[in-house]
Amino acid sequence: MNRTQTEPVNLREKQKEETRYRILESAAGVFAELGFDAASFASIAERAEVKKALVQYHFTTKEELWKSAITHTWEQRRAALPVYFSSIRRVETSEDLHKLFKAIMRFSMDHPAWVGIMFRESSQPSERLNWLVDNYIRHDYEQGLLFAQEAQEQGLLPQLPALELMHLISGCLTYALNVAPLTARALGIDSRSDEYLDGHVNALVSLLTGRTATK
Amino acid sequence: MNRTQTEPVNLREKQKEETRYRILESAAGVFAELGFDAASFASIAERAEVKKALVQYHFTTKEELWKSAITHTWEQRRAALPVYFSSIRRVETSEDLHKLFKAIMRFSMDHPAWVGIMFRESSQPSERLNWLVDNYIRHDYEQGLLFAQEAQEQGLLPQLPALELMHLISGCLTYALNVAPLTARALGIDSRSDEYLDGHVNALVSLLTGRTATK
DNA sequence: TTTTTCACTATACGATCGTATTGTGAGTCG
DNA sequence: CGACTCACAATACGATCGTATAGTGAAAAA
Repeated sequence: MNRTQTEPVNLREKQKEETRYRILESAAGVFAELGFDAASFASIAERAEVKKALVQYHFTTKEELWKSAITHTWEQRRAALPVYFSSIRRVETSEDLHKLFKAIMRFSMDHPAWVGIMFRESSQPSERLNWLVDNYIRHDYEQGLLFAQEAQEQGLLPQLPALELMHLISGCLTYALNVAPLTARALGIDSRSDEYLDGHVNALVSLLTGRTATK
Repeated sequence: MNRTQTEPVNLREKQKEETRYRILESAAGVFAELGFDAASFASIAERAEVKKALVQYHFTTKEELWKSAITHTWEQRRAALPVYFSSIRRVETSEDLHKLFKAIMRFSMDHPAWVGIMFRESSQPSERLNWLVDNYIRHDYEQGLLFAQEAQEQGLLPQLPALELMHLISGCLTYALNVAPLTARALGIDSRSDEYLDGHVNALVSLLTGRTATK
């Protein structure tokens, strides 16, 4: 795993790290599912299978627990992304685009906490959102814009304003996943299934490149 | 206004209706901004400028208040939509598409409660979501699919599976609005401004029709 | 082996949550 | 006009919220 810079040597510190890890995993999930206000120390402690007071011992306030959970989640993201993108050397063809988009969607499916927190926080202005943007999201935004511009210069993506292009792509990629429970209830369709995911990315790529995507 | 089928004659009933209206407006807003769990009778009462006990007098439980707020919101939507779509007789050209999409986005901007409730509820399975889908959303979904298919038969929209097409369009239309506070913080761009909205719809239409949209 | 540390627990605080009960006074109606 | 209705207010209930504090006992340090 190697979750920290310096591996703990003590038995005590080892246990401590493990406990903190379990709590952070739980917190990220609960914050993502319920949002900051509706999440509680009690629910987070219950999911982590620890006492509520223990959560407060490690992370004094709810604010601090939230920030720690965010840091934990983005840390995991940073560590996990290469796995998903390992098969993509460079994005040069529409096939590469397909691979990239599918990797992004698969990552989002496998890390619901990341997407959930993003979505819950980003729709309402707040001090938490400011912190989140300043510390993590702005960097992601700028990288996304950079990628879009590069792909445009290669003629891979249409000549639209890069920000709008990124918004369009981000919207397309995340919308279906976010309203998956809705779609399941309304139409009985599992929009998180592999077939749907494939078709969805195909549709997006064919729109962006202006031709029918290959399988 | 004529909000009810039978206009109240009494002074008492008139006042009652007005009070309920104010509470429902407030409730829809708070539910949309905070979600069901984080919203409280106290916060809803405060925004409506009435006593908390009065809210519970009119809508006994939180569940009932939520359902009433939903009904109220969708009722308003049903009443308001024709205003936004009045200038659109039929969707035949890409220009019509542009008008339609912009009308949808403008409506979403003017009725944040509707979008907010949709988004907050649709990302997590729940009994509330089931109720919402069964009573209101499924119908909207089916209408959206119908529109997409018709537009496809006219050659206005690309030949993709209708559901995916609708997901793509819905995602594109709503994403930018939903993460507006994020974009504002990250890049200092107001993605709710009229210029941005116009450009965004232009981008989407040009993608869908495969050509640069006219201004 | 003795002392010290500290991860973890037990318990309690005031505030607020959703809900329930009782009172009251202005508007309605016979 | 007088009896009655009911929109609205006052208040309280137990549960849970985030937070604080005083232990406890096993691991670490001496």
